[in-house]
Amino acid sequence: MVTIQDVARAAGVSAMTVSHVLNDHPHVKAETRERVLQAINQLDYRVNVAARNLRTGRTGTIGLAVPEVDRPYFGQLAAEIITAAARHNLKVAIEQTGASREGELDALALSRNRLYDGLILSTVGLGPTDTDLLKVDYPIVILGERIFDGPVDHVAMPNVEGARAATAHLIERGCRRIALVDGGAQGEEVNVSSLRFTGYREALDEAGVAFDARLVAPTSRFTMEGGAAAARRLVDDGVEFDGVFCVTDTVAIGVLRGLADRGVRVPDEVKVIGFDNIAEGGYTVPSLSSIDPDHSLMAGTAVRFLAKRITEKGKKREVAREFVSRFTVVARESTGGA
Amino acid sequence: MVTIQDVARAAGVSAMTVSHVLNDHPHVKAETRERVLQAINQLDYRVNVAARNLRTGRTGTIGLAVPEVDRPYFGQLAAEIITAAARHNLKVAIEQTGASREGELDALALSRNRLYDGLILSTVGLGPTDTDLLKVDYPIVILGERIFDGPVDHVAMPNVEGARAATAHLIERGCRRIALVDGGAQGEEVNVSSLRFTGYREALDEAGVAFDARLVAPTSRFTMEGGAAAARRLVDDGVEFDGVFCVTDTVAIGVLRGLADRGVRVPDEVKVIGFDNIAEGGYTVPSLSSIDPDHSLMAGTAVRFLAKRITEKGKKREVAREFVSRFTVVARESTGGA
DNA sequence: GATACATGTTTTATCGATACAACCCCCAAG
DNA sequence: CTTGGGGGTTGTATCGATAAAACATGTATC
Repeated sequence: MVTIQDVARAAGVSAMTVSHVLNDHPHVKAETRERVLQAINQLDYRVNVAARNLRTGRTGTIGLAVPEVDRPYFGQLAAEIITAAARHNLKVAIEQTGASREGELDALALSRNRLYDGLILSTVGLGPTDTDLLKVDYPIVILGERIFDGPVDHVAMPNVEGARAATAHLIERGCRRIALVDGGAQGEEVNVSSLRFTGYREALDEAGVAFDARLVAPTSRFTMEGGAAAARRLVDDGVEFDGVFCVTDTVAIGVLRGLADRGVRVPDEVKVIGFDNIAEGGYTVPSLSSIDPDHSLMAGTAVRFLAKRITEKGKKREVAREFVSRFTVVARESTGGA
Repeated sequence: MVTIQDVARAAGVSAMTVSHVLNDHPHVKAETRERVLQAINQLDYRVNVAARNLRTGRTGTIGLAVPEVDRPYFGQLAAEIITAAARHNLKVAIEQTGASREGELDALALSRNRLYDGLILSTVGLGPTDTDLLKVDYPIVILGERIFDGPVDHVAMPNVEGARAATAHLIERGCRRIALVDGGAQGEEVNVSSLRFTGYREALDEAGVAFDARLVAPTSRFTMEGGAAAARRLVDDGVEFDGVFCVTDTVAIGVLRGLADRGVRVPDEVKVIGFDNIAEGGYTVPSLSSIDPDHSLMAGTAVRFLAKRITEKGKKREVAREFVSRFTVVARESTGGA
């Protein structure tokens, strides 16, 4: 294991000078820098990150806590975040919370271990009642729905507006009996499901279309299987419907499958729209209309917020920043095409 | 920042005793342990991971280098690896190599920075000529195809055998003009594409079906778009075919889409099979037949190999281990169902 | 009573880098 | 000639934990 001392000896300078070269400090003669760099190459020296971390108090790694990376939406989000973090010279370690409140609390506890310089938490289980838990003196950015007026930065999707636009899109295309396949919005909890439900209701009201509770098909989790089961159930129950707004694209892919299982033709008999605009949606048969919340913008913003908090660390506690992404409606075959 | 010293003072013991408690060492009186734990809770003490790392030379984190986490196959693999690593108390940091040789070399270089205790490299760009690069004194496990008789552990897919079984499955279902949509296998390079091409050829030969180069449709990268374009091209070129073996499921989803674009009915006119058995395959319309290489087993094995190397560090260089996963043929609608 | 040994606990040195402040040298300004 | 200041370089202390070994204390064995 070659250390900074070895390099110093080889180059005939002190360890500090080597450190200066490593960190691009000014006040190092060009000739000296050259000599040091040469020694570094010759010895194949690598900084010991642990030692640097100990001294500087930074780790250069941020945590990203998502329910599961194998859900396309989160996979795509993770990819964007890793890319964005690289621009700030940050590595990303991924935690899977399993979409549970406990998992998310674990991720929070973990970060307080100072393993990471900061945490991006894509929350689904935490609610407004948990805001206290976020009052830690530790850089955190919440990614996803808007949790109340929490004490932390957050980057949110335009959940209500997007859902409204999706529903309005179906209405525009002639649908009047629009089913909602959601994640089972319970009571007043504020989460992705309830927010998108709100948007759905608003669009119906605006268009003067009556809300029918029988058209709401909950799925326990945001999975393809849940979507497929919900769609089959809707058909089997004999409820008439000519459109479906799905809480996520993953669910929507399941819904397309469930409708196919029952021989329902999309978009002729029923039109379908999702939310998230995951890449797969462009290749389903029929291709899936969706709401595109601009992942790349969200990921970039979340990382920027976090990076800012990290460098500002120790300074006075600034007011929490909030960013709501923009969105576009992507019309594909499942609602009759563009 | 509360340190181990603070805890020691509060509990009236030495720092070492606190350390012993933290690391579950024996030889600590129950009563003392209790007192220490109480102090830890009271002060809300957290170990400083950087300090521990520096002293022990371990980081508790492994690197996982994959082309892109937003490709379903790699997302699902990453999820399995994170889960498996958790069983060994290891965290996982993800690097994206962009499916390029340079990216993979970067990932290798990075790990030598000692940022991670070891690296799982899901390689696509490195070839047999690069085995020298892997001769580092650093725990590495290659995940994916078999790179020659490299000097490192690897966990491989049953590429040739799986491809042969997939092709044989199509033949069994009556196909005689079987197209291959692959990643553009060039020359003698050993990679996923060339290995699966070999399996395809073997199956044809075994069944006495003539190979026709016009049925091979290369795609530049393993994407849905590539698959869709290849399928459209095959149809447009007027080459007759009644089956398609796709190098990966992601490509296969694109192929299904491309065939739909040209009004070709699956499985009636053309049967399609992929490789990897990603979750989405169960929900496409028609659902996708595939080769299931048992991701979970592969991920578990890769992590176990790596963990072993990590704990064995410093001991004599053992011979490289190799594991080839088993596989099953999953027959779904795209080849006529189960 | 001496020896060996297991259980508990502490002392000391150290992992490898960097913050901080001191230092030297040289030149410009007064 | 003295003072001041910036470029260039270095010595020292330190980040917080743990390895290793020493040090107690008890207690079983002959």
